[in-house]
Amino acid sequence: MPELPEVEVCRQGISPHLCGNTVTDVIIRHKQLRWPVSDEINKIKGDNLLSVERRSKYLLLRFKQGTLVIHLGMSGTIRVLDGFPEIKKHDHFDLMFSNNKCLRFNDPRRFGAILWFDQHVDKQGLLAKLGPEPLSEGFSMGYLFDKAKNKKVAVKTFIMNSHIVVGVGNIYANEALFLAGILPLTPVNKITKARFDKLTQIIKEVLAAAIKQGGTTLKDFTQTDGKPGYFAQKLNVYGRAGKKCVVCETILEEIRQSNRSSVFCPNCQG
DNA sequence: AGGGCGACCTGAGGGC
DNA sequence: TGCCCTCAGGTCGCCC
Repeated sequence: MPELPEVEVCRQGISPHLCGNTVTDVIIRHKQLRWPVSDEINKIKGDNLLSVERRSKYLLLRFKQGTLVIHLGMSGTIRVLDGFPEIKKHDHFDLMFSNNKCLRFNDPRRFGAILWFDQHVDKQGLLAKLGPEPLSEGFSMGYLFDKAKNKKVAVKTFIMNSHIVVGVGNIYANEALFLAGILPLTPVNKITKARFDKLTQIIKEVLAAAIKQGGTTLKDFTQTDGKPGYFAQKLNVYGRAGKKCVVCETILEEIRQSNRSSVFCPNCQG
């Protein structure tokens, strides 16, 4: 998936093409995403798109009548296209707009979601229990240190928990821990304030840099205009197990935590 | 209550 | 070539 930077780049990419335009058609080709896509979405035909916002990795398309929430799951992409181009495999959903643009959702694995909320989307179900945005002031050393008190969970699992902080996926969790010099298995109650301070700053820097550079391109992410992002070339550890550390040339090691791969430098991280 | 892990789904890549 | 296995950017919900 799209981690937070990719979703934010996507938001910035689609927003200027669509905001202020009216929905002329809603086309649901495959309802079975993570949750069934509701026919209720058809009610936005004729409604005007007010804004495209983001909370965590959820895109929020605001309409007068409510909010369309889109999550890209592991393999989802959305593109803004001119007119109504040929439908390709896994193109599950389209929103047609009055300026002849088509917002098209493609998702091979169908872990993504398209949900309608009449109101109060921020306080309902999915979005209600999320932690702070990593790039907000609410995500600070003090906050993280407080949340870590009396917990022995591994720091990588901790920073990937959306109830603690949203938007830190597997790539950036690995990268941030490398740059902060912390082993991914370290129990959070053993981490000092100074190291949490460093980790907090690094997470903000890594995510902000990735957004600035247009997101990481892996298998399925391309920006909405089709140009690839180019953060991948700057990855220090993710996808580099068995290769040399870019700092000290020690061979990078790989373990699995919560069924996700963690790659680290046993020399630089300790 | 907190933490671990199976589940959801398709496709790519490696080994045999 | 083909089959079978593992792995992939997420995260919910059930289990202990």
